[in-house]
Amino acid sequence: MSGPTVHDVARTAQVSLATVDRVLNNRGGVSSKAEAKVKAAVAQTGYVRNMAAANLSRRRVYRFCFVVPSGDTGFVALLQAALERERSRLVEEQILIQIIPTHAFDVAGQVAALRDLDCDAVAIMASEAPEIQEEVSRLRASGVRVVTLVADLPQSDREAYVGLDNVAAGRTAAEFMGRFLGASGEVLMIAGSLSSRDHNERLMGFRRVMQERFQHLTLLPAVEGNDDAQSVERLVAEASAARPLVGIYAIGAGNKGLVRAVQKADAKPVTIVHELTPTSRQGLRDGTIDLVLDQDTSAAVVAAVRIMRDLTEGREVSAETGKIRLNIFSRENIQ
Amino acid sequence: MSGPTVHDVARTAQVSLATVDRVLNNRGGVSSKAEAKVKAAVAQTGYVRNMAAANLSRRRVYRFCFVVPSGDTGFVALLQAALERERSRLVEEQILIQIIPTHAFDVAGQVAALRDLDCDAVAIMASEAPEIQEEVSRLRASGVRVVTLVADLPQSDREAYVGLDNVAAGRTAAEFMGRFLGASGEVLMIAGSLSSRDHNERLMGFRRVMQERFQHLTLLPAVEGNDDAQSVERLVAEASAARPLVGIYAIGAGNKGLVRAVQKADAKPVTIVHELTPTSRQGLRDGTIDLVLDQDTSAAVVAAVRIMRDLTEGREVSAETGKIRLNIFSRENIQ
DNA sequence: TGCAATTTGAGGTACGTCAATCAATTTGTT
DNA sequence: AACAAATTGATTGACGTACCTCAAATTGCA
Repeated sequence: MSGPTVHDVARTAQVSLATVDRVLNNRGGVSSKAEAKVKAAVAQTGYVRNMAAANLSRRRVYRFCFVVPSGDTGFVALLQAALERERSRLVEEQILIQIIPTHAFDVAGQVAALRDLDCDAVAIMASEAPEIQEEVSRLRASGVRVVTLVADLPQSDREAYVGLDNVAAGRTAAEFMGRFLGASGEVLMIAGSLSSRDHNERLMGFRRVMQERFQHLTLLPAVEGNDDAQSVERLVAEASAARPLVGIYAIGAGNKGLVRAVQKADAKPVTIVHELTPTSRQGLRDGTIDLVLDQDTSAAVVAAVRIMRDLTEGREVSAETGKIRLNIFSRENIQ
Repeated sequence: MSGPTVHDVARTAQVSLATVDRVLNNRGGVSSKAEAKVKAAVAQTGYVRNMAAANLSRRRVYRFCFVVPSGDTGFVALLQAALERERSRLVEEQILIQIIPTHAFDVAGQVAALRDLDCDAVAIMASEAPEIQEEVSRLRASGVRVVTLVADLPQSDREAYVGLDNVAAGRTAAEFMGRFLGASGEVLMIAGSLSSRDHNERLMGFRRVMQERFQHLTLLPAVEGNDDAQSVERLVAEASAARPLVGIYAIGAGNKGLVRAVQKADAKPVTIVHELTPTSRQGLRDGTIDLVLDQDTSAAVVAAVRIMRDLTEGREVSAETGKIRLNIFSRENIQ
């Protein structure tokens, strides 16, 4: 009922089990003739290694770390929750995941967290700072497989990125903004931080499509909300003081403030935000927010674990696996 | 390094290994006192069964079947491709998947396929016919776990559904249609089959939101395209003969015909279709199609396998797991 | 108290693979 | 031909669990 085993391979190759083992785990000391015989037998029998048995025998337990910003609201909270949800299932598959919370913009703390890591692979959501990239290199050099999560470090030695195509996200936001808005007017872009790569990429995509296709709309200079509700509220109020805004694209966190500001505004602008959190969900429901662009945290966690596992098991990883689909939520498709 | 084993449980419970085994696999013949001791020890040690070892020992191989419509184009082709892609990975985890192609509307053939199934669980994408529901009951009665895929059979004994919330998909389509269209005009809905549940649900959702929120648009009676390009092309041509259409919502397959018809039309209608296939992707790119609502086939396959595995391993399955997110594609977020 | 029924323990084999040892064989070199 | 080096085979003991047998201990009941 089960497939062919190493014994079958040994028999058809007419070599001993030891030789098959040497070839399969390339331990060396095998003549090219014998190696060819084994490989032929593998192909002929259709042998595939029983990973469960292999891991069992070598008493392998995968230890994966997630270095992610702490926080009990918004996106990071959802990410934590998704991690917790996955944990129990993964334990049964001998995969232990450890969550290492850091402070969002605390580079030193993040470096410290990365420094005393002890695991097979790590998924990192951290700032794009040279110190961190160095730490990534060090980790890789010491045999740890590194994956970036949500925020990429393309200059680093990371082996895969799990997250959105942020330029495409910005372009998409612009497209809907443009199509929802027939008349002309001013559109405000609020980033969390103007120095973070992912936010910049979203801005870039947004700007480009606005320029290419929707010239009836005027883009105000991007402002920095610092992922903080109060700042965001103030910024929106200031921007709409002179003349009402027709659209707002909010890239970072702090949507509570955004919602408050929009509710106070004279004319309701088309509002597009990122990440489906309780706040943005409520905003959709009551009409304050028109669209939420979301990267599914569960999908991100699952993809990250899958890639880390593929990497540690020596499988190839296609960039495709890490691509998280951009989910678009409106009031009609949240339940 | 690894977690506690049955030996640890036996030691802390102060019973023999045999007793632990009897409790864990409820073989009976254990006093309630001993059972309590074992359960306490499990809780105390944090023991979790090593599924890999368990399956190895009982030489378990999961055999999952996918009964899906055949076809080398469109959505079903994508589904087949996704299945093939998953296969190799799953083999290593001792999961064998068998794909059983059927003809799309051939109920008798589908029943026959279900009848001589030999597997632990099956994912079914088939018509909602009483014969099939009976067959599902029979399968369940004979111990096979049944999951519906893409097209649900809610009246049957299936244990889970993997796929879209089709009502929400229709509502979403309507929302975008309404918001893209400022001026009034006539909107055409083309279903594949008016007697298929999923298409009907989409229509229902679409109609409802149109009625609730976008009364400036007039809905023409839904027509049946039979998932066939020529029929679809003809239907669109006929509908726009009298007066140009301002919008088209195409629910089923046959988008090649839709694209041809739209390209010939005098005024370009806002066009929303389902499923991201090469045709619809091209339509987005050249502007014939405005939005594609897609259910990710890879995600569907992964979710189906996961649920089938959870079911056969006796884990609980939340309805959440089967929910496939609705992906919305526009020209700005396909690459 | 005696006897049967129930419960418990002890121990073994198997699953497929890894990892190691040691002896036996083949190969290459001079 | 002699010897070292390289290659191969045979064998063993894990890993954690399932499943089986048989004997020993405990319980219930008359």
